[in-house]
Order: sequence, then structure tokens, then C-alpha cells
Amino acid sequence: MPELPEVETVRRELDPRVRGRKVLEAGSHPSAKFVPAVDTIGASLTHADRRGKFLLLPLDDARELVIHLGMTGKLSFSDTPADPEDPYLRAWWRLAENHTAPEQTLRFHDVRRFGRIRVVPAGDYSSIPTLANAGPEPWDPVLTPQLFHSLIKKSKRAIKTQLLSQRPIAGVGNIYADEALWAAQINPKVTRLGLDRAGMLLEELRDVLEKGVENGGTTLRDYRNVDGGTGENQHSLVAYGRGGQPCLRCDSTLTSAVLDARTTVWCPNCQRR
DNA sequence: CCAGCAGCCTGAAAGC
DNA sequence: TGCTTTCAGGCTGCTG
Repeated sequence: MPELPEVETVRRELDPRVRGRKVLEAGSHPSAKFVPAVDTIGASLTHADRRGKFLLLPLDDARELVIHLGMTGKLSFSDTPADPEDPYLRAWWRLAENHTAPEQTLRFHDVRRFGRIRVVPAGDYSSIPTLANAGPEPWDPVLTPQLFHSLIKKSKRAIKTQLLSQRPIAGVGNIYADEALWAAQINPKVTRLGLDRAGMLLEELRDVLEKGVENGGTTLRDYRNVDGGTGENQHSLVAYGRGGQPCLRCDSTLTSAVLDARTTVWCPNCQRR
């Protein structure tokens, strides 16, 4: 489940490898989720950017290629053309050579087809609601504890639900939400947070996301970087996936329950309501 | 405008 | 052993 650290890892690898490369040819799976990939033919990629969990690849014609990896999306490069026999290949772009690489194919694999590809006018995300409504990036200096607190106050939903909505902050998914709530000792079902506790949560969110990026992302099963390698952050998880195991802070048994159709793990003792 | 929820997807793991 | 069910979950789009 690629979240900000995984998508950022991919972006960093992608950036030098897409700069200035023209799309010579492109193809896609027939699903409307992937067909827009071919709209890039003839345009050149300028660089790789990211907003929350969305990869943004600006084109040189005032448009942007937007890629969401969904649950199982993977991007990779190969020197050979796309293999039509590959059952999980959802889109591909034949890229012209640039000063660092020969002509290559950028491939988008996505077993479960939760991913999505769009081409939009540069900066116009009105057709992608989650992106259009996304809150600030975690390290955006405008994201003060006061702003974070006021964004949370706009909704009466559980804090975990709010984090997953992308509205108070962009890029947080199920893994890093549970990790940050554990670290901040905040119960995921809490619906109101004071300024101090909101500030603590923001600090822990930044911390777990930063460590996730440093570790090259979390690979539980599917996530791979552009070179096909795994991340290492799965070895640092203290809450996610540890339901029934002892809390590393107080030794109580971690609770696992479904909240908003997602498995949520927290400590019933040190993350009290 | 927001909350709530079905639906999208398929392989792996668990259950029978 | 082999078939069936459950599980993983980010986002969209519909309904109230």
C-alpha cells in the first residue's frame, strides 16, 4: 500500500530518469483507469513531482501526467519494448533517449488495478477530488500546529478517519496513521483534539513519514521501488500489523479492530480515549 | 457540503 | 488434499 514514503521513494528514482524524455509511443489496458496514458504521446516529460500519494509528471505542453499507484502499482524501466503477454501490465510509455539513458520503456504494473492514470491541464486537479482537496504536505512550512488543529476541527469524524481522508495532511495511509497515533499516544477513535495534542500528532506524523522515506518505504508484500527492490521500513513498525502482540511502550496487548473498513491497531492502555 | 458506504480488483492465507 | 471464503485497503461515485 504505497503511502507518502513509498511514493516519494519512487519519485526520487523517477525524476532523473524521466527528465526531458519524449513519449514516442504508449499503450494501456482497456480500462478507463489506464487509457489516458496514451494521451501523452508526442509530449516530453519534464520532471517527477509528488503531492500526497499522487505522482505528478509534468509535460512540456502545459499538461500533467498523474499516476496513483493504488495498492499494487509498480513503475519500472526496461530497454526492451513492452511485453504484450505480461498479464499485469496496465500501461507503458516508450521514452526517447536523453543524455543519461538510451531509449527505454517505462512500465506500469498493477495486479489489482486499484491504480489510476490521468492526464490533466497543469495544476488543474478538479477531476481528481482527493488530490484537489488534499491538505498541506507534511513538511510545508504553512502546516503549523494551529493550522493542523483547525483542519481537524472542521470534521467530527474519528482522527484516524480524518488522517486517511488526506484533508488535514497529505500522504498518510493506514500504516503510517497507526504508527503516528501510537507514537503520539492518541486513540484512533478520538474525535476531538486540543491544540497541544494536535501539535504532538503532527510532530509524530512528520517523524514516522521521514523515517519511512529514509528507509526507502515499507514493503509488506507488494511494494517495490523503480529498481524492483524492497523498502526496509517494515522492520521499524511498532503498531501496524502487531495486533495481539505486546505494546513496546507498556507491554499491554495491542488491540486490533476494524475502523472505516481498515484494520487499526492501538494500545488500549497508553492510547486511551 | 459532508457522512456513510458499496464497488473496484486479485493473490495469498485461512477455513472447512 | 482441494475447494471456498476471507482478507488486504485507497479512492471514486452514489445516496441521504
